[in-house]
This record gives sequence, structure tokens and C-alpha cells, in this order.
Amino acid sequence: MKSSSLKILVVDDDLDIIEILKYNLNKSGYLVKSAKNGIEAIKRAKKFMPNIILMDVMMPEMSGIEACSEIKQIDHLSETMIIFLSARSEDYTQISAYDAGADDYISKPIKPKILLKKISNIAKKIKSNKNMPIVLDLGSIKINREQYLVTQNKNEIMLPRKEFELLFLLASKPEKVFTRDEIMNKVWGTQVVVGDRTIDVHIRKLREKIGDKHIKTLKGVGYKFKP
Amino acid sequence: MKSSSLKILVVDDDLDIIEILKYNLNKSGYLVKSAKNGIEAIKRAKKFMPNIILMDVMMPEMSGIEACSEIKQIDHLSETMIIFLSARSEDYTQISAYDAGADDYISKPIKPKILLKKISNIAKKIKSNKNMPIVLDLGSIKINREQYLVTQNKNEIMLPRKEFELLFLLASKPEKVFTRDEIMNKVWGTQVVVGDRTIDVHIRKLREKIGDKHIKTLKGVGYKFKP
DNA sequence: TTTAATATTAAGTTTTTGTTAACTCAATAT
DNA sequence: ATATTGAGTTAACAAAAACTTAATATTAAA
Repeated sequence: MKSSSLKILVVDDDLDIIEILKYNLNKSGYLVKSAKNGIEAIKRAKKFMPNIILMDVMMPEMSGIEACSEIKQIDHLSETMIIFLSARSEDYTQISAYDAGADDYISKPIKPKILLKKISNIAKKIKSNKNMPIVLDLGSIKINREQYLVTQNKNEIMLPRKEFELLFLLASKPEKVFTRDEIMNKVWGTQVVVGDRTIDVHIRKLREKIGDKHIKTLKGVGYKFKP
Repeated sequence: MKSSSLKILVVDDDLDIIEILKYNLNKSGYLVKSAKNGIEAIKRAKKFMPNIILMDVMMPEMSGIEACSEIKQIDHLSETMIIFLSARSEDYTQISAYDAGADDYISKPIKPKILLKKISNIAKKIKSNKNMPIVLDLGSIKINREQYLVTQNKNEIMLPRKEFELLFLLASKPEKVFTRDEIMNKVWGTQVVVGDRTIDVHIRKLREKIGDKHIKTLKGVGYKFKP
């Protein structure tokens, strides 16, 4: 299981609920802070810049819906996902929540499994929000990300995930030299650590499949793709 | 930003209510016609082909529920969404409404906001369904969503719901790789959490029925359908 | 020439998926 | 009321593919 540095702000006037949520979310590797009403939530959100706010609808001082409206109007927080937690399932509450800009609405009792799933989905969305093109056309070689398929002169070449990602990275900027560090970070991510030879092996497998001439080594510098 | 050519038929014996609804719906950009009882509703619906029918439960001549039953049996109107408006919130009325094929049930007094919200939700659904053909023709395999039927070289294959939805999803974009998360969200929804093996098992059952070659695994990535 | 960097190959290891059977839960039949 | 059936899910284990590493060879830049 991976660790993720997604930031979550939990807002509820019931300290027990905060504790439960904190416990569960921390266990899943999220960075969690809390607030006990709407006003505090806004203050904390401004500083903490959470990716997700989990908020009770009914709270003293300021209802979650009001807080939501305000937060969504704050420039650098408008991208924050706000998920309401509520005991009330009445239509008008839900509707006004969505009107206020809520991104989701979960009725209590909260099932941790569902909550965590929703959050991990959001996490993935945020991560994959890099707007990648779906197909790269490099002349004889075409790379289709949607189909996870590489075509070379009409021949379909199946590549396993890492090899595909590696090729996709190199081919995303033909002729550009990618250093090993760049490759490491973009294909393997910052969380994993693997030995140096691993990249070599993947490069070799790629060369085996698409031909040597397309990937050039620059000793001491990195690799580049040539169409 | 509205502008939608969704057609709505309003059915009520109270002309005042018809006027109020017409006013609100027109303002939101819908095309609205009206009828003042069940018999008239059926006649008009046949010609007007509305996407949505808003109907009072209690009416002279023919109750809304009877009208609903009849409309749902008319071939080219079976896809029409029927929403009941009612002063009665008793269970049995609601139940018989749903039995008659109603798609939703709103108790009076009608809050325009809620009504419009529901309608705009339906509008979204209809729009996204409009682009989706009811039958997918993938050469030897044909999938008919309306009849919930899969045909492979003239052989009819009966699939349980989940298997059907899974196949339909994959086949809706042949060659596209669907990740497990995508499959999870589209077939099971965001509110359910099931184990990872559940997808595998359904994939296996599908393969058993339509043959291995049509569903391909891309380890670590997802599954794709090949015609 | 020397040497650090990369290539190659063949093992390991880990991760992911496949498979089977059992279990739960409704719906329907007896 | 009880039995039956089938969809859906799960758990446990098997299998396969993907991935990593280690050991050794080769290469190209200083």
C-alpha cells in the first residue's frame, strides 16, 4: 500500500466523530486536521489548504452549508473538494448542499469503507489530473494511452505497465534527454526506491520490442527517444 | 446556463398548478405542454413524445396511476420518465405509483427548486443516454440494452445484471482499457465497496460465456474488450 | 588506457490476477 | 412455513506476469 500526502480537514462539532475520522484517515496515510465549526473551518482551511474537507451539515455558529459557500468563493480554495456528512437525508438539505457547491454528500451513519473509497477515488483524480494527450503520433510509432497500445508500422506491440510508461515519457518529448532521476520520478514515483539497473533493464526490454535505434543512451546524462 | 430542448408534459386538473409549473419550466428553457386528465395525457403524450411527464395522482376521468400504467406500455413512450405530484404522501399511493412504473414521486406542496433540480438531473441523464445507442453491434457479438440480451452468432446469451453491465461498459468502447476503479465506479457505484476479487470473478464468468478472447487483461492497468 | 557508466542475462521476488468453492441474501416455488 | 434457486460476494489458494536484483560483460568518455 502506498502512502499519500493528501490533506484532509475534518469539520464536526462532535469531538468523538472527529476522533474516529482522524483515526481512520491517518491510518490510511492522509494528513488530517480538524475544526469544530464553520467559522473555524474557514480559518483553518485558508492556512492548511486541504485537498478535501469533510464537513458536518449541522453545526453551531455557522452551518456547514454556509461555510461551504464561503470556502468555494475563496480563490485558492475553490478547487477543494467538499464532502458533507449528514444525519439528515431530506431532499432540501442535500439540494442546498449541492447548490452551495458541495462535491458529495454522505448520510450518516458513516461507513468507513465507503468514506475511504470515495477519498481514495478523489486522490486518484487529483493525481491523474495531469492533462496527458491520449495518443502520441511519432511517425512509424504511435502510442495510444487510452488503449495502452503501441503500434509500429501497423504491428501492435503489447507493453507491460512500466515499459509503457517509460516509453510514453520518453516519446512525449522526442529528442529531449531524460535523466535517470527524471525517469525515476515520473515512472516510478517519489515514494518507491529501486536500484539503478532497473531502468536499464526496462530500457533493454523496450529496445528489444521497438528496435534499438529509437532509444539512444547518453552516457552520464540519460536517455532520449528518436522517432 | 440552460438551453435544453427537453420536452415536458404537465398533467393536472387544476389549471392554476399547470400555469405555475408551465411558468417555471418555460423559464428554465424546457418545452412544455399540458393535459388536464389521464385520457388527454395519453393522447398528447403519443403525439408530443415528451421526455418527462409530471402528473398529478388524483384526477377526474382517469387517475394518474392508471394513465402511467398505460403510457409505460406504449412502446415508444416506455422510456419517458414519469414523475408524480401528489398531496397524498400515504405509502400505498406511492407504492402503487411505483408499481405502475413511476420514476419519481414528489409530495405537494411542490417546491420549485426541488422540482427543477430533479428535472435537471433527469435532463443530464437523458442527454448522456442519448449518445448511447441501445444496441451495441460488435460484429459477432450484439448487446441489446433494452432487452438485456447478448447475442453471439445468433445464440442468445443470458447474463445476470452485474455481468451484463460489466460487459456493456467494456464493450461501449472496444479496445479502451478500463481500470478497476473505473469499472468499480461505473458498475458498482460509489456507494458500494466490494473486494478486488469480485471483479475478477465477474470477468471470469463473462469469459466463460462469451469466450476468453474477447476480454483481455492488462496486468496492473485494467481490462479491455476486443470485438 | 582507465574507469565509471551502461548493457545483458538469468535468476529471484513481488504484485496482480485467475480459480474454485463456500456463503449470504432475495425471490420464488413447494 | 420451508425449500429451492440463482445472483452476488468473499476467502483462500494457485498461477502468471511483472518487476527487481545480482552478477558479469561491455562501452564510451576522460
